[in-house]
Amino acid sequence: MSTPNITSVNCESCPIRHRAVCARCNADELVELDAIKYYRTYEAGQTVIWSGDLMGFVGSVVSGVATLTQTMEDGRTQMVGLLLPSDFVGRPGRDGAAYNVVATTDVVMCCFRKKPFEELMERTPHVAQRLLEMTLDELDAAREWMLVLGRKTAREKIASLLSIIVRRDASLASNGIGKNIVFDLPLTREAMADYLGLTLETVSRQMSALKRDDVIKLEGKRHITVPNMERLLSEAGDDGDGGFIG
Amino acid sequence: MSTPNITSVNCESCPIRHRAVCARCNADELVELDAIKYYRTYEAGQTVIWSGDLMGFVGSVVSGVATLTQTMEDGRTQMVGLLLPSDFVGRPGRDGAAYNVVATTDVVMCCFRKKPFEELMERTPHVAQRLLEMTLDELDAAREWMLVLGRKTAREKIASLLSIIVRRDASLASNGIGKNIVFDLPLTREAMADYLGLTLETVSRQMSALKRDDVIKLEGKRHITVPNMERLLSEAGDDGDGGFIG
DNA sequence: CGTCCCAATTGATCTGGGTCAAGGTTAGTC
DNA sequence: GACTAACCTTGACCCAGATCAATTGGGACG
Repeated sequence: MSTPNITSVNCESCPIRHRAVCARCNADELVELDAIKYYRTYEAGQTVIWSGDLMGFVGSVVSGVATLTQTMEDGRTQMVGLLLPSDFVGRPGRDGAAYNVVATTDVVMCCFRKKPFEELMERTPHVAQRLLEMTLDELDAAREWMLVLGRKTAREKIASLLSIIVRRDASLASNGIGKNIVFDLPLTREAMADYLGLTLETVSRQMSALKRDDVIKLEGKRHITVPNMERLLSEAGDDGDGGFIG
Repeated sequence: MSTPNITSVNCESCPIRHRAVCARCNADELVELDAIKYYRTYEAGQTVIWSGDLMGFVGSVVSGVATLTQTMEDGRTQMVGLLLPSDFVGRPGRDGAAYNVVATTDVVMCCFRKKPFEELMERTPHVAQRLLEMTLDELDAAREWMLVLGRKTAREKIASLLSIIVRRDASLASNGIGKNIVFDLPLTREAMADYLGLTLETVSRQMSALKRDDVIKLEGKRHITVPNMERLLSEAGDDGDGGFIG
């Protein structure tokens, strides 16, 4: 499909503009979408939106990694979503943000102003359908994650998280079976702990244990090699079908 | 709004037929929906659908309680959804069931054959929009539950579950602040444990502790009185805004 | 080339909830 | 009205992971 009016090559990974729309849109709809589209960048550590704040846009991650977190009054925090490129943020039909959204690396977002986006959605059924598909995928991912949080051991949790990151990292998709998989963790130990319902000390210990047992290789703190993906998956406790996306 | 063609008074709580459709449907659409609608009943304990099986329908719970569960090879199980009346089951656009669906009480479901339902959805945008809204609500609930699973103590988990059941039970909606809230638990201790990522012994101990501390009254094993809802909510760790629906 | 800072590691100890085991309750059923 | 089978409660003990406390490593910057 052709992609007219693209202002950034990175926008290839924007699901609304390209996965949802281009495949089924007519030219008028594309022009209309481009009219309400804009890009924003956030630095690593910057909060994109605070829980409860008014959220005037919806959009998707073009590059970088962001997280959705919930916090209790006493400071306990749980990550409830991991936003990788192509993931959608925001909630058509509701104004307040339900979670904190934080950039954990530098992030580029492709945003649509909410009001006109909602109006477009009313008129173009395939956009609502595409959003429904994406939301159902997210729901599956959240439910998969409930199993991880509720029933897995610390070691299994870490292995699950690493599997998920490998699975989602587009640059790793080309890796054949049996080949080394190499990637950089986009999360600190503390963020990993918040995702998994652990403490950062336990994350660190289990990372060391997986390294000691040759399930992974660690260079520096973030650079990881997985010599045997099957091994990692079996450490995660899900044999075969693997974990979903956060 | 008027409700023509209703074949059962229970179907009042069916969200597709009534919440999604009636409010915005024209007469033709209603007739078409009724043409592909049918009712099924399941006994307590019966499995509605096994994970991985072909699922030829979508639908919603009219009465009773069902659960969505995931199981690991070694038998560890995690409940990932609690289906109360009006909740939707099934996944338009995907054929395999992703979870086990089990009736925990006698259940009446209002079902739509999947293929014609999907075709209807293509033609009538407001049905897809309504499904999107419901799915986003479920996603919020799942994420709320991730906080419970990942960061709350056993006592807080139990209090959270009780809060959610109170919140969802339509018959309790009329209870004013300060009044006793009385209800029957629709779940066994084991099902509660599977929802909360605990063992049934821990559930039992914490129920006893909440009873001892006068947060709840227990008659028999299932009949519960909450003398002070604020107290229960604060035991759940969510002050004010409370938990969502599973 | 030091030194400052923050992320990560590692160790020692503690504890909430798991595990294993022994009753107790209640609702059917004959 | 005793028998059975679920379901639930309670107790004793144990261990995975939390907590508290140093220490290490590595990149940025003067």
